[in-house]
Amino acid sequence: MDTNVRNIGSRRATLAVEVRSEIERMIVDGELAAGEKLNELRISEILGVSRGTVREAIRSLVDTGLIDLFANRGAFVHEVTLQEVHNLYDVRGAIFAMGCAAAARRVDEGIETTLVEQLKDNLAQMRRTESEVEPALYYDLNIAFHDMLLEGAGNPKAKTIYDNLVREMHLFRRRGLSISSNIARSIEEHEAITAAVARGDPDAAWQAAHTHITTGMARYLKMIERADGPSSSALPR
Amino acid sequence: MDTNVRNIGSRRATLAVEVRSEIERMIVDGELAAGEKLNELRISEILGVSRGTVREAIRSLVDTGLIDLFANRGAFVHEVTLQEVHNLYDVRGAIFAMGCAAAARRVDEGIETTLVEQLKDNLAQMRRTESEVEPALYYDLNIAFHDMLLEGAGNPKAKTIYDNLVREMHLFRRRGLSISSNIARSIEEHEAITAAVARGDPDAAWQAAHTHITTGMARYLKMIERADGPSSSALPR
DNA sequence: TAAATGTTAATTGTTGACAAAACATAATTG
DNA sequence: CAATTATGTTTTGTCAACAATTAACATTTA
Repeated sequence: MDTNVRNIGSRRATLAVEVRSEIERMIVDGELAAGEKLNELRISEILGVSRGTVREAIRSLVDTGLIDLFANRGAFVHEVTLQEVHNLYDVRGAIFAMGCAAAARRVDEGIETTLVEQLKDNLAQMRRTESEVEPALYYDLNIAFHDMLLEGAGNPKAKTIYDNLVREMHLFRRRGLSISSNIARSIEEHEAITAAVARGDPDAAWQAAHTHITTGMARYLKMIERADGPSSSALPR
Repeated sequence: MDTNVRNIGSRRATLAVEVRSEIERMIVDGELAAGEKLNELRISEILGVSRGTVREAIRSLVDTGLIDLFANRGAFVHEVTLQEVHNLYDVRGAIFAMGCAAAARRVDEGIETTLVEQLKDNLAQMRRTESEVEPALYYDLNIAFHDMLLEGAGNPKAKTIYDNLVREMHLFRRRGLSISSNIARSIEEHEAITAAVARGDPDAAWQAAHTHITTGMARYLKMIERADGPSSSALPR
């Protein structure tokens, strides 16, 4: 059996690392659904590597929150509950607000010299997006905006944790998600954050960032509710 | 060669999980120093398991921040720089403050009914500790205090991240650490946090918690500086 | 029928062996 | 003598095979 075997890895780094990336991608892209079991043998056949290598990759993914592991029973794509969405938003908000405050401080101290320019550029593009109908572009710009700020915080650890949180949140069902309802409002909030960072005001940046995540959560939850309809108010599944 | 072979694991869970715990312990206890290489074969011989199992355990530890992995070169105990201590404190402060605010909210909403009692009990014990000379006990009480609050936040993800951060911070050299200089001041701050949580005031709890971590960092850095002497003011290594 | 038990198949856990890369060291060359 | 190239050793990467456990199913029993 050789068909349908994607032989990834043309001799770069280690196989296990590439397998990890591939599994990661499968999960984020939804090829592996939440709750689904990761069959080691099956994955090893699909990717054309040994089972041990797949095991290694799976183990290395556990702590990212994407996978749940049960002894002797196997690995499963983590299913995110509504309660967890709340919790993830809380942590995400805390880190993002801290990061924006740090970025503002660094701008004030003259360490970050290009950040504000980048943010404003991103904002300009976003405003243009608003008039057009290009949700995918807005989505990318939105991610880039948050990335810049976390990067500007000069705190790689914070960025790593933040990225993991966002990815884990994406596991919550598979809706339109993040193609957030109120783009205009979201842009306003980005402007507030940018302004605070630009004038090197950590407290204001913290406040604006925190508000952004909090209202973002509210918008998202409302969207979920609307999608579920007023009838099924219970938890999924 | 059979001597000095600790055969852990009298058939509980899986071997790799126990090996992981053991490696974790070795690192936290300082048996494996920061920067030291983790030799797979050596560890497998010490613990009496196969190399593959050790590999699995090591891979599962990478994302905790305790271990750095380099392709074809091996795994090393992560060396924490002074800059990283700053960053870790920032993230830790953000999460702890958020957690305390959440705990206060839950107390206010009547979800957490035993937390305040526990905190006050901890405080009482701590005050007694102050007069005696028992740094180890204070250390444990201090950890327990923080644990209670994170637990009371009802956010397991936040607690996991927090715990990892604290552990990673412990990798910074190996000094007296956390047997913090000013115990009296620390207790005052704990009292402020407890009071805010007790009256269900999230904002005040956030502020008190944030202050506690911030001043804690300042105290710690001052201690480091003093230990290094005024001569070597540069970054370590 | 439903619960409990026994049997078989599928999957995970663990190991030892071999291949490939990195490392240490000696020999070589300019 | 310094730099570089060979060479052997150590260590990591990958694999395939075997053992242990779980899951699925058939059978028995109440």
